[in-house]
Amino acid sequence: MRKLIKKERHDMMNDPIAVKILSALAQPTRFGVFRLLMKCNQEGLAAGAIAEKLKVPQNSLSSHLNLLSNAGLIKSERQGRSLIYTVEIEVTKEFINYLVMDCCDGHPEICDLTK
Amino acid sequence: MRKLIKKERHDMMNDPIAVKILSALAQPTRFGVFRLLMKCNQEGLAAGAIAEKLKVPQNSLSSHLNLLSNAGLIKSERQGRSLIYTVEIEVTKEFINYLVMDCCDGHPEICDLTK
DNA sequence: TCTATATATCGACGAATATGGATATAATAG
DNA sequence: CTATTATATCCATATTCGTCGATATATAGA
Repeated sequence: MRKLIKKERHDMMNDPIAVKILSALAQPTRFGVFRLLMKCNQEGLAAGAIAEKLKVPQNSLSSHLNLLSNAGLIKSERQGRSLIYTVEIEVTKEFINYLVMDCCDGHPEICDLTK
Repeated sequence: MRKLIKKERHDMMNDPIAVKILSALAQPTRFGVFRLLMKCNQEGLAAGAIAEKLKVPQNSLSSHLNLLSNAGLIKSERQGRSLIYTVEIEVTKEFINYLVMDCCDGHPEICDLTK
């Protein structure tokens, strides 16, 4: 039973998905959005607030948010007229985990993240 | 003294560099190259061998290798007629470290990479 | 030096991406 | 119902990216 659950978890991440997430993060504005949302625990941020903080036109940001959503990195929830965006922590965790596990393949020293 | 060394280490990674590395990895062939080289401890692999393994035309692979080199993720060393490519472990470590530290900002649970 | 091998560089073309003006949709207030 | 606010969608344009044929460079061997 545990085994099945574990398998299911790992099926959530694979090379194509990882590449999609990497592409989503591989752009200054989007990387900025991600960092910003990471700093806003649970509460998240409205699209407008993000645009203002990062000084990006509203429609440009909107398409970046859409791309990040499609990659599974963020999600939105309507709150009145605003759409509040938050990071998908589980997906992020899977992704980082995948990257690190990959990198550690034969190179355990990379896992030494304590310094 | 220790502090200076530490500062120097962290100056090796910042947002623009991280985005450049993300861009380098955000492409199926290049991600494949990186994974492959990660699995070839120290020894590395010749460009030709990589092209063969990944079934990519020689010149296409060459430009991908060049891009990965420019991002600082890999380096090459001539050995006879071949160029042996290896991963830049330190840069990789810095990068992963940066990502994880960033992600952990307020979300320490992401650091739980043990399961 | 001539030839073969290994890899890089050049150049062109099609595909994907980023940007931002204009407009549409959704929600709330009055 | 109208106006306002918040955000998404549409569209055109400019730029960047991926691919690959052709060619150049570098090394080694005969």
